[in-house]
Amino acid sequence: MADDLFKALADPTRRTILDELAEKSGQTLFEICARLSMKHRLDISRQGVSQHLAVLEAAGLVETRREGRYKFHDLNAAPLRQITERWPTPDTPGPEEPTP
Amino acid sequence: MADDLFKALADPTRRTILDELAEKSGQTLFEICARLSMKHRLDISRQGVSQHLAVLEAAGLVETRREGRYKFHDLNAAPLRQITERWPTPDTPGPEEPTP
DNA sequence: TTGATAGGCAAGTGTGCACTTGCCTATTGT
DNA sequence: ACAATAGGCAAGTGCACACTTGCCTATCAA
Repeated sequence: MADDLFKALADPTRRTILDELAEKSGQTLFEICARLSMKHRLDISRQGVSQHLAVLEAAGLVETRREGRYKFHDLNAAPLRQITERWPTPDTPGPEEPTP
Repeated sequence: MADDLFKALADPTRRTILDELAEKSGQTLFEICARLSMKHRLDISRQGVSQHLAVLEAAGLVETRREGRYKFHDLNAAPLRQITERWPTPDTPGPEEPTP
């Protein structure tokens, strides 16, 4: 469960994908491929990116919706909260209520 | 840099070590070994644990202090904040001031 | 229908890394 | 001094995983 989350975050390419989805929501696979190649000089095959997206989706960090032949990808950063909840710091609130 | 952080979190045994240090601060290598074995049924060699601690220390998640022949390990969860700062959610504050 | 676009499935390869084993150094107690 | 304890270094092994290649399906435009 949390296993998938940390595994997904372990790869630098996947983290870059999260960055891209944070910047522009609802991108397709090809769009992500293009941006990785252009902006980040990452020459990775389309299938490589597809597999990364599958891992991110398994972790709950990416959600997808199909429309016709397009598949749009959206970032969901919510699962990340369980990290700071598991190991709280003096300043980070542990479980519940960030701003009452 | 952030690379080390995510790599450190990627391993389940390392996350368990963080849990243990969160529960009891200032443990020695042998103490951690014992607790992993007893509480978590993890039979891992002492050297294995030592290598894990090195990775955690490289990530800034564990800080150490030497006293005589003992080396005490302390958890430092602060680096984890850069995760939720990098991909903020509606409820998690992004950069700066958690509770002024 | 044909061709182009968007995506998926499956098998193969190479490398990073978790883990072990064996030996070595340093501090403490008797 | 010696033995016991706490830890470190270095080389070897095996497996998980990132990435590619090749082929297949589905939707859209001409």
